[in-house]
Amino acid sequence: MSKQHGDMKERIEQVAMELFTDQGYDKTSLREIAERLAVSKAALYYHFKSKDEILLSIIKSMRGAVDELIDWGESQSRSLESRKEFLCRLSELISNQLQPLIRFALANRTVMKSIDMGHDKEKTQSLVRRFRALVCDPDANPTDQLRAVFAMSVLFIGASPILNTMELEASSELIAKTALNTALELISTSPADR
Amino acid sequence: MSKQHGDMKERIEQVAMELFTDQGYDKTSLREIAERLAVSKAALYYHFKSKDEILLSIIKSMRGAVDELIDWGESQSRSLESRKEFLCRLSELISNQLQPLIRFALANRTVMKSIDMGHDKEKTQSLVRRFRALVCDPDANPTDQLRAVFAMSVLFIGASPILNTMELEASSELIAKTALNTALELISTSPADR
DNA sequence: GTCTATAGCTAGATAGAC
DNA sequence: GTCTATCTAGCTATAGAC
Repeated sequence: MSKQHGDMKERIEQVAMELFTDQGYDKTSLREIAERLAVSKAALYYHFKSKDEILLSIIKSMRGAVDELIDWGESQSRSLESRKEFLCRLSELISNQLQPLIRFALANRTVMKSIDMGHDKEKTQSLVRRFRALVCDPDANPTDQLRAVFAMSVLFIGASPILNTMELEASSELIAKTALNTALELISTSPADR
Repeated sequence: MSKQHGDMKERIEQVAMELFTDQGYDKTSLREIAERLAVSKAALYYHFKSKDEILLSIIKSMRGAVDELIDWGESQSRSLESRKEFLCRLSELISNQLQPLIRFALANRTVMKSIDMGHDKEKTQSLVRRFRALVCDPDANPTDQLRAVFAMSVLFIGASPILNTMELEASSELIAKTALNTALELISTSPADR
């Protein structure tokens, strides 16, 4: 009764997330989601009052994971060492949990953008600022700030489907490890050192 | 006669590219494109036989720019020096021409993917392989190959709208310069050196 | 080349029975 | 909670006049 299908609401979110990631939000119809779950379209409307709401619900849980990470980061002291540890932690979290979310976000950039521009404008902005503050000193020179952003980007790219396209002979473990090492290198050294 | 509107076909492509980049392909209707050009929807069908064809035409010109770059790269000899020069050239090309294309491609990832999986499967694959060969030795160890991919990624990220979101106090020139330096650093040094 | 009008379709969403 | 049936809106695409 509770095992074989769990909450229908969760199953909808799960299937929708898969399809949205694979085909994009716009190209995925409610008919398709319903078919996969072997229910009718109308049944979906008992659990969500619109297609948008399914999307928002998915995004909300994504936010949760990111918020937790940021909260953890902000509880730490600020130093190069702690920033490095933050990147390690981020790398781990990406491998273990965030990868599907990254793929989802990449596949639906315009959709995410329009959502952020809607209700969540300030919240997203403050999130970005907090995130940035965790990975580099806000008073650092622009070059070092950029390097820090690139460092993070490398972590995300390591978990993105772009790498799959490249047909590299590297396991996902090696990719994650190399991405992390590269990221650490980028925030540890500055061009001024040379 | 030729100045005030040029080729209608080109104007359609130009407006479509703008809207596709901004809102995504799916969310952009022919009505919207037509309105911006102050013509009727039907007029578009004189120049293109479908919405898809407008997209394909845009992508075709994107391909052109990339092909040229690859052809140039393959005409050079292969060495660390030439790879570094290739990245410089790539960085320049991104700043001068490729930036709109990068934004377009990022905004329409799923659409691009389904096109590539259609007609162009082999062509895209060989393009990826050629590109990869230009930026690192195909016989290099996986770690160094990954670093090379990350190097390129940094160049693209430097030109992506993601950076705008980060509210950095850095001009686009500084961003491009820092991205290039970072990329060069990544392909020049190897973890084995340390 | 561009127009108006409209066909043809599919999507998201709702009503009401069970 | 889930169903069938249906509504409405919007889209791509075409026909035929100008």
